Amino acid sequence: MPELPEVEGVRGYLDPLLRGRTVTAVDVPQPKIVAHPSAGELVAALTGRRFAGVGRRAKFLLMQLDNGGTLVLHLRMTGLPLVVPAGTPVEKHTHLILRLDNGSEFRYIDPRRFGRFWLLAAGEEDAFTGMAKLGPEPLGPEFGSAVLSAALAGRRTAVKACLLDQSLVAGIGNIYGDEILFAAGVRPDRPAASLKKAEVSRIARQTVAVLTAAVEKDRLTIDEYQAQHGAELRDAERLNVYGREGEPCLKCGTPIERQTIAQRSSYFCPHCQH
DNA sequence: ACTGCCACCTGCCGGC
DNA sequence: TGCCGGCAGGTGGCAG
Repeated sequence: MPELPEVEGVRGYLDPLLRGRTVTAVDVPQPKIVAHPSAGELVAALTGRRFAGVGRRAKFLLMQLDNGGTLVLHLRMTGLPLVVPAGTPVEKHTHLILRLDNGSEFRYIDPRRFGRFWLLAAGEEDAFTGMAKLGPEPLGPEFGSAVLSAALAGRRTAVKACLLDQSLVAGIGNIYGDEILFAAGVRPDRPAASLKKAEVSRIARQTVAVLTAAVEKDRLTIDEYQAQHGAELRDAERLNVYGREGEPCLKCGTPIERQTIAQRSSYFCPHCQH
């Protein structure tokens, strides 16, 4: 489900609920979701640890521990972390439970089981997870036109595919890729190397603008997150182009088209995007 | 090295 | 009502 803005929303939800809490017991009904180390080792190493806070790198959640270690979580398509009072009925597809010292429980629900946990010791941060290969944070200080231009240089692939490549820029997914290109007025199927300097510059600027606005709107209170059960983190109403095939473009009225790029659906306006 | 394609899973929706 | 194909916001691995 989530791209950078939604993961940031989850981070904001989890941080106050986990910070300072000690793990009193761990249950992993679906060991497969633990990528490293083994589920058994994770249980042993996590029990008794206290959470120092929750951070984020691209689409990875970083649950920091008091011993310098990190419980890393990637939600992939359908992962949903919740913190609920112990005794709350356990939902279908609950794959990992952390009992906490204040009587609440962290629960990880994931119907498709694509999501993964890694428990990393201090100094082990980038091993195993793939985080070492990530490009810059689009909302970080390094990102800008120059960085994007260098990332796209010499690539014949569609610019949309490049935006989805986490090693070039980290955190953009299929929906925001389309939204960014719509805002920038660039067709998703344009070969990356064919883009003019001004076009790259518009994409860089809109990457920041679109993601920043989305992060703001995805900032939910604990009650909102809990009430919606996390199910509708993103409000489809505010998407300008994604999923709107056949509907009139919000800028010019031309029907939005859909095309498959990099095995994913891409939506764009054939009139506004060049 | 790049690029394209499949696998990993379940649920949901629309068409017949 | 029920079955079936197609689709889903992500990524790792593999083959060419």
